Amino acid sequence: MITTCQDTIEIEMAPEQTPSIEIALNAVIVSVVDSTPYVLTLPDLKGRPTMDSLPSGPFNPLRHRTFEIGLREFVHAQTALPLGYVEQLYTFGDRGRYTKKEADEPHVISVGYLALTRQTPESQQMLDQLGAKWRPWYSFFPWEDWREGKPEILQNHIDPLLNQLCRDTKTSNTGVSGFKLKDRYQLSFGAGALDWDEERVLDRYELMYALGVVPESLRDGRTSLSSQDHVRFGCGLQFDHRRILATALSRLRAKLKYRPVIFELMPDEFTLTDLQRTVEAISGHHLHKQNFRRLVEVGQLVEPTGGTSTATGGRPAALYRFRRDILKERPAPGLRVSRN
Amino acid sequence: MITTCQDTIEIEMAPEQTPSIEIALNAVIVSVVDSTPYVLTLPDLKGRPTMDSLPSGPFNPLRHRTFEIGLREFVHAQTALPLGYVEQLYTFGDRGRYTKKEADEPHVISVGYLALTRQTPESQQMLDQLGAKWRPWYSFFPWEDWREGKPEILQNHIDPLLNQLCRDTKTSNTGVSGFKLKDRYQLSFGAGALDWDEERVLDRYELMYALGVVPESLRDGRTSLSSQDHVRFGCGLQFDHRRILATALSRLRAKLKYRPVIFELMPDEFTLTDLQRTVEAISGHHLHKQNFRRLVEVGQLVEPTGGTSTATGGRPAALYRFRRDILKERPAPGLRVSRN
DNA sequence: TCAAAAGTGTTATCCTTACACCCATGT
DNA sequence: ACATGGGTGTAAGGATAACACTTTTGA
Repeated sequence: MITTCQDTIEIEMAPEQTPSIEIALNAVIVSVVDSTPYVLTLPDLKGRPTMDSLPSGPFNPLRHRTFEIGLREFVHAQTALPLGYVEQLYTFGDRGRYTKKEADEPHVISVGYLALTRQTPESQQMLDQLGAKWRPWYSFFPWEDWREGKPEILQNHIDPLLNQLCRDTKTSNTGVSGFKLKDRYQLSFGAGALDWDEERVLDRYELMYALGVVPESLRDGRTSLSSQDHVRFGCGLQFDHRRILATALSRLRAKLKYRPVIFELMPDEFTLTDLQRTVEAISGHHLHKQNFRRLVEVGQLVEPTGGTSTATGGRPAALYRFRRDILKERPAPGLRVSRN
Repeated sequence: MITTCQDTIEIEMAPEQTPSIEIALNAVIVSVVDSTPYVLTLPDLKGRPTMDSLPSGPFNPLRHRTFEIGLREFVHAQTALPLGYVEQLYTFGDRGRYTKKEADEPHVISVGYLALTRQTPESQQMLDQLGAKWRPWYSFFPWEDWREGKPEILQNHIDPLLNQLCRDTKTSNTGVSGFKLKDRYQLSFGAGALDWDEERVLDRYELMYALGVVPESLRDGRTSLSSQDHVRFGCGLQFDHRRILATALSRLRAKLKYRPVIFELMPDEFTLTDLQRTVEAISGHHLHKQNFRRLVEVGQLVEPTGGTSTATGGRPAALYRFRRDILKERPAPGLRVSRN
């Protein structure tokens, strides 16, 4: 039995020509204010509107033992935001996708992170100084917000365009492993007999990217498959940052349902309606009030503070706080709840 | 409004002293034969028993556009295995953990991938030549296989040891964010009033690593918190490969329940009992036969081939095949099913 | 005829969904 | 008094979990 396998690997690692590699840690920093989810962005230096970026920092293994430590440090240094929950999303090896590079330019690997936080007056000052902005998450994905019913942009622009591309023989075979464009479209956008699945944010974005109808497609040098080149959906971002943003929304929408992460986005005290509005803001659709409340109750996720809030004009609402101990008592449930 | 932020970042990326960085793609290649899950390992060059490794290859962005393409190519070149389903697991920035390095040694980032496949006679030849071996997954995590009831190693060795460490004041505060050792132990191992959660494979491994009771802890220079230094649970692997293996098992156990990935591990034709045994092999516990069958049926995951199999000695079993079209028809369910 | 494994029918229970209604406050 | 939002009880339907039983083969 010959065991040359490892040799081969080890030898290949050194001498083969490789570009230098850098790790970029990218943070999708999320907060929710008044039922609107926001993500933190930094301005493009040249002021190009679709070239803003996510907070991003290089990973230096000499300074930080792990990615997460490095991420927390540069976010803290840049924004002074109190990061609570942090989770790795995905690592993209093709950050610039098909963008051509200079020969000596390092290759950048994107490690995406999701971080949940709250906006505070103190951090706001710092952010203003930097030009950092909280931008509505749905400004990047206007088709993802179904709280007021099916979004207009889907109904009037995306659906007709994609339907046309499905019929078009030139594009209808755009797919992977036996899936035609029509299959991908129906699965990710819930067309045909299927329902809209709010978790397929990334699938939808990737399909639109592949079809050349988002700004990034052109920038990366893809030929647009659409005859309507002017159709560009949602605000673009630098590099692959909108792809990371889509990954984050997919993941957060899924996670909500089985882990109590929503409380990372809530203030210390909140009403049950606040809580519901925040879940709705992330998941992108309305929830059933009574069922939502019962789920929170049986899950023992919250406890009353005793106080009440009269902010909304009607009957005062009881205030609650998150029962942190639930995490020690049992595998804490999330808030999977019926739509309305 | 001053917008120096991006400058700061961009400037930092170049001049600060950084070690050169390499990307290692690591594949957890899984197959199941006769109700035993196997993972493919490569032998240590020096024959040290706990220093075998996962198939691993460097990522060279000049040769491969994406991680997955690179991974598929080196796995194909090394093993000739027909990889079907492939999924990124996690990226670890601290591959060697606390291992000390030479100053000029490159820093290696581990990108873990899960790949599901089948053993074939052709690929077996190639694997034998390389010295690659299919090793039972549970030889690395003997406490994870509950098919024959609570594993002996848990009952007689791990539980007593961890209970003792929980009582010990020196170690009982080992934890993160307000979690004492006892909390972590109870949550991950299902001690106390909690149930065993088969998905918490990584939590369990990480806890044991932190407590210094797996071989990797010592190798990485951690001081063992256990007074019984001789206690070493499960076979070790090179670098952080067992951590990647634990991540893979966690992920696969979770994924089984909501996506029909189990069929990637099945031959083209199989009996329903085969299918159930395979799910049990991965999830690590017995399933309820009738409920399993009904779930498969209502999910329309399989269709009869018409043939039967008489391999087992009793009544011949009907053969089925996976209905691939289910993937196009609706969000295909997995096999979440009641334990038995 | 019996062992071994395949395959089916049925019920009790819990969870999900949905409906409708009452309560406390400000104006 | 009435508008506004907060808060609750309960019944129908469906999914799940568990029960026991019949069928078909080989030895």
